[in-house]
Amino acid sequence: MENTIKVQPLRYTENSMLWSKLFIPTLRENPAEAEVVSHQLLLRGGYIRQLGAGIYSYLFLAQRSLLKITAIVRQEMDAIGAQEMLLPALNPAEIWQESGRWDIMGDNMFRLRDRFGRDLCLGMTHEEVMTSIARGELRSYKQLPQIWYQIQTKFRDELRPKSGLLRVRQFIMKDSYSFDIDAAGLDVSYDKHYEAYCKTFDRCGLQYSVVEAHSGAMGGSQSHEFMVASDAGEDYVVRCPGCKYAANLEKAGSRATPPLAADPEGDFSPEPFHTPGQKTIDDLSKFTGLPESSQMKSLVLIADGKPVLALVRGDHSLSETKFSSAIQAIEFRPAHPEEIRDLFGAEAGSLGPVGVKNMRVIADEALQGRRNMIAGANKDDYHLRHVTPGEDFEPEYFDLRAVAAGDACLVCGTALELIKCVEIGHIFKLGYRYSETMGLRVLNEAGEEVKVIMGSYGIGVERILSAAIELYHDKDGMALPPAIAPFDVVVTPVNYSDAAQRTAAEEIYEDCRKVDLDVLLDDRDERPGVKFKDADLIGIPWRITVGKKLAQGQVEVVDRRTKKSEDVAKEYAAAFVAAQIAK
RNA sequence: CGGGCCGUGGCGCAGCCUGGCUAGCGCGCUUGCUUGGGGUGCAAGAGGUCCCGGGUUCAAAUCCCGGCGGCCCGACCA
Repeated sequence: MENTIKVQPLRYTENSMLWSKLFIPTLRENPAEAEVVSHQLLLRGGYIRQLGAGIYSYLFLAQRSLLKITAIVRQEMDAIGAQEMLLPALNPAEIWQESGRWDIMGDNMFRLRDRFGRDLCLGMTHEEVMTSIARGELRSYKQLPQIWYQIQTKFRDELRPKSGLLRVRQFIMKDSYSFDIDAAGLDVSYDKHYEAYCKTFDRCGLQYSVVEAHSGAMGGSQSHEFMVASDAGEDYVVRCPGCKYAANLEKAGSRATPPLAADPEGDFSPEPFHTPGQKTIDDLSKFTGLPESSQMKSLVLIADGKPVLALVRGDHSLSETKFSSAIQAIEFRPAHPEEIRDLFGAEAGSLGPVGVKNMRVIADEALQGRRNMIAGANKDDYHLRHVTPGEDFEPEYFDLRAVAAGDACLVCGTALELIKCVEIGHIFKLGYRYSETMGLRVLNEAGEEVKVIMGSYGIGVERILSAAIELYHDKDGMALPPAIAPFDVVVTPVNYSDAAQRTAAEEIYEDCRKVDLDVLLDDRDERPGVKFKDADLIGIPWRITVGKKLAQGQVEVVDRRTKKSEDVAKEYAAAFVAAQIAK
């Protein structure tokens, strides 16, 4: 056994990393289709090529980077006792039908049929498969807890793939699943993941924040997302500059802002008035001279096939997520204009809660205690004044309002910020949803059959790379963190036809390999400018430039991020870089 | 699904409106020389189903119809 192969090597130090022999197709110009920076640089840097909408090939550099990322992920997962598996991406319909998600996933799921006409799908996530394994094998509380994970390709037929690798139809995900005997056990598994994720993202060199996330309509109790601030992102995070509060916009709460004007006092009854052509809140506000906060916004949604009237204050917006958890809906959508006409006998611009009987009426908490407001009259071109919740109609109250920037923090009252983010990880207490629908039970200490409680946890591998580029780039290209850059260091002889420089560069290259650096030798017969530009573009953290100073036995070590250069004796260049990276 | 834009050598584009020489430019690529500290310069080359199909026409990259593909915006905001 002289060749011991480590299961998960972190460094990939191959023998002959000569630029002239490698496939690194850099581009001078930005391909027209790329709009976000990470997409542009991944294409220009020769990391990726597009095959179709939301489908990318990962070339040599991207693959190296992704291997480094997954190596870190593996180490941190292994460190919490998680066991790596690999489940099939091709799934039979049955398990998805059992959990009920065959229908719920809708058009986001890639579906196919085999030669016998059986339904199959490509896995978007693996709760079903994991649960089906667990239920076949786990029998006793003594086998718990278990944490199982995989790093695998997921398929999602996105409505609109976009932004390079940020939203795609096929991507690599680390997904793990925990199985525990009780809620306290789940807490432990959850916290382990929380820690492991922090370590993983720290090691990947990302700046990120952990935010409270929406835990779904399915009874999940807790959820956090790991977010990297970026304009290329699609999620909004609410953050308080005053305290540590941070949450996904979907979930975030804030103190009710006071209405912009006091409600009229008095015991009035609703009274219709003519509002020709006044359809929007803004229209009405101008028409009546009253602020938007004096109105009730009436939204009609069809939830699990039934209409629901949701009311928020005129200047507030409905949070879809809060709505769906409030009414425990599996699926919902805004009502079509014809449905609104059928239900209310009026157009969307003139709807209100008074006299509505045939559906659930829910209202945001900010309407509780208000008096004599304005609402639609359910008659085209008419509205009602003097509408008082609790008297003129009886709603169920929930927190339904989406937080807006500037709202007061629930915790400390400071004005909240809204930040655009890329989601790189998500941890989630699932509860009993899958063990219940799919029958995963074990015997407890008392010999009773109990459901297993589950958690699920995901990391978007390509998103780590994309987010890092979004975070760390300049006009010359990427400036990747060393841990995830495809190489640690590039050795660049300025003039490759100069025999002394050439020899020295080769020596330094060997030195680097000896100290276990992931090194690339730019042995191309190119002008120095070309080599510098390319090295900067593909984002290698360190460059050792072998040039004129070689006459004095010196080479330059350049930091990609700061562009600062330091003269180092030729013999110490490799050690110097290794020391910098170790820092 | 709604709206907008686009499809011409590997990449970025012009040509299309107003149909007509051999389809052009820059970059990249090949060969030779040159240069050698931030995408050197010169010269000679290679490389094209103008997305696909149909139609109009003496003639289509160009006009018309139909497809396919890609990008962006929106899809609760009443």
